[in-house]
Formats: sequence, structure tokens, C-alpha cells
Amino acid sequence: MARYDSGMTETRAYHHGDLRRALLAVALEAIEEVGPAALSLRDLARRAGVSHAAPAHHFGDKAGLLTALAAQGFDLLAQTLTAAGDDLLAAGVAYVDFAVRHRAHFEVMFRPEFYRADDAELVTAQGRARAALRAGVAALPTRGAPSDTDRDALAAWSIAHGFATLWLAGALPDRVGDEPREAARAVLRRLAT
Amino acid sequence: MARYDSGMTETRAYHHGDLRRALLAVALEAIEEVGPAALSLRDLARRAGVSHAAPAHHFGDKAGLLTALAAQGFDLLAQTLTAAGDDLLAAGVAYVDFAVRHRAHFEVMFRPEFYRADDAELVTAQGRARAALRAGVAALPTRGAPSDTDRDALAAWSIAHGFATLWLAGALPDRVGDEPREAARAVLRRLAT
DNA sequence: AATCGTATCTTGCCATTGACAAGATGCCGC
DNA sequence: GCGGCATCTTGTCAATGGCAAGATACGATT
Repeated sequence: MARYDSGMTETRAYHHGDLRRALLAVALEAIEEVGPAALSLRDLARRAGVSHAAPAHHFGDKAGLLTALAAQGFDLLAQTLTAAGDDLLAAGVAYVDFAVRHRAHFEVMFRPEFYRADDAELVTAQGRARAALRAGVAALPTRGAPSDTDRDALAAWSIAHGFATLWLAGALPDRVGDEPREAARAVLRRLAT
Repeated sequence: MARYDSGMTETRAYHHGDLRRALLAVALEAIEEVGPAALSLRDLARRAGVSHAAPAHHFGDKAGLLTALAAQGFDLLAQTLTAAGDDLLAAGVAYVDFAVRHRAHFEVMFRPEFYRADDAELVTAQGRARAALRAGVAALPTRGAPSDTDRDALAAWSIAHGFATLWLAGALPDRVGDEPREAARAVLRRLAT
């Protein structure tokens, strides 16, 4: 069968092995090509070389698959932010860079209508990401009442998230260039002074 | 026929009258209920009381309908921003308020994979919105080189857009409350000082 | 090592949808 | 009236999501 000769050392051994992981991998490719809305489970099955009903066994339905992807994404984001360290500007740049480099994950993560927001694994992953976000803001010098920290955190998250979203939507003028980290740094500096 | 007794004075006279407008109206309702991705042309036809192929005549396909909605949305946004005046903070609050009050429009406008980005009417509407955006930022005192105005515009747009997007995604903590204008003002003040 | 239980995957099926083609309906100008 | 045309309907097809039932292979138990 064709499904046995996938060759590469990573995603092979479909039958008993990691079809689940393979499906998540091809799902990322498919989402980068057509977006999360136009994702087709049957297309994923074809890409993975399995029958059209195989994905359902591992994820139940499309929402199940996207839930798994979202959880994976929040974990990855938490990792990325933690690695960026305590500097607010660096964390913001890392946030934008994550959105661009892991576009498929990012586009699923903030579309709760596509997945099951009450999934346990997802919720804990979101918690990790949230904690990593706040860690970056905590390093800011407090400029007033302690409640200002919350406001600052929201402001920082908003500007990074907004820039990333506009970048991905192709809404920004060409003049900002094609280097997201650089462009993000210039904009985020406006707030993180 | 049932399609003639829509009663209200606004969207009546389907056969020769404004099926197009009626379809756009029910599309907004449907999008608020299930999101733009799960929008079904046949469902719109049922809501409007026409046959399943009627929408295709006015919009060609689903992308055509969403293109019309996006153009309508950008025009509405331009209007809203212009009405908000020259104050940057007020413009930002108006932007967020627009996103929440016209959620369906907003959710389509920034998903170019759903519509035809090269549509003429859409492009001009985008131009109007972009101009209105820049007008709000131009009132800011310049704090350096003139190129800073571009940066400031991007920063302001990013923070307002990010806050709006996170609000719509339900990603913000409950503690921000349920009054978008108020919450947005508190966050945007952090930048527009 | 043989067997049983179970996870994994396949085949078959049905309702829904988007898109297209062809036909019906009714308005409007001549 | 009458013809042309925009508008809307009916009919159809391929693709999809999801479900049910069956096949297959692994692993644990004896």
C-alpha cells in the first residue's frame, strides 16, 4: 500500500504509529494553504494516505482536530514567550514572530468558534501561554497603582496581537516591508518605553 | 407566496425590489450566529424566503457576497471614524466600538481569504477607511521625524485592532468587564498620551 | 504459542452544501 | 400588445462531514 512508503524518518508507520501526529502535521500544511475555514478532513486523509474516515477516529470531528491544534499552538506560544525572556519589547517581537512563523497555529488559536473552548488540555495550554504573557509585562516599571499592571499587560498584548493580525491579514501598507520582526520592533517601541 | 408577506417596511418586495439588500441583511444575522466561515448561501436563501439559487444571481458565489459585505463594512467604518472626530483616543474607542457593534462586518473585513480583494468597490471603500484612520492620527503632536507619524499610525491602529480582535475572540479575562468602550478607553489611554 | 479483546483503519451510506445549467416568471420600453 | 431582459426557480452533480458497520492487526493473558 502507498501508505507504508512515506520514506522519511519522521511521520511513517501509519497503521500503528502516529497517524494522529501525521494528521496534525498535514493539517498545518493545509491550513497555511487554504486557511482553517476551508480545511477538509477528507483532504487531510488523502494527504496522509489513509481512508476518509480515519481522521474521525482520532479527533471525533473537525472541531476536535482544531482543538488539538489550538492546544499545541498555545503550548508553542508559551514556550516561545518564555524563551524571549523578561524584556517587554523582546516578548512583543517574539509574539509577532510566532504569529508569522506559525501562522496556521495562530489562525486557529484565536478562533474559538472552530474548536471546543472547554477542552481540558486546551485550557491548561492557554493558562501556560497567559502566564508567559504576564511574565513579560511584570518586568515593566510600575507607573502608578498596581492595577496599572493589568492595563499595561492588556495594552501590550493588544498592540502585539493587533500588529500580528493585521500583518497576517495583509492589511498593512507595503511600506512596512517584509521583515516582521523589524517592523514589529519599530511599532512596539512606541509603547514599550 | 410566503415571500411576499414580509410585512415590515424595510425589506419587502422580493421579486423586483431589493433581494440583494435583503440577502445582505440576513447574511449579517447569520454571521453573528455562526460566524462567516459557517455561512451557508442556502440558509440565506431560506431566511429570505427564496430559492436556493437566488443568491448566486446577485453575488455570483459566496466570495461575491462576502466581498459586498466587506465593502459595506469598510464604508461604515470610514463613516464611524470620521464621525468620531480628530481625537486619537476617541477614534480608537470608536474603532473598538465599531468592531463590537458591527461584529459581522468586522469579522469579514479582515479575512481576505473569504472575499475578492481586487474588487473595485471594495478597494475604494478600503481607501476611505484608511484615510479616516490616518486623519485621526494626524492630529497627534509629532514627536520627532515625520516618519514617526507612520509609526504612530501603525501603533494606534494595532492597539485598537488588537483589543477589538481579542475582545471578539473572547480571549480577554473576565475582569475587563462587559463595556467595550470603557475598557478600550482605559487600554488605549496607555498609548494615546 | 494460540486466542481474545481492543485500538485502529476501511467501506458504505446519507444529508447538506456550492456551483452550474436550463427553464419559468414578470417587468419595462418600444 | 410584444419582445427583450433581469430576476428567480427547478434540477442536477461533485465534494464534504459525520455516522454505522465491518475488517485488520497488535498486545495482553493464559
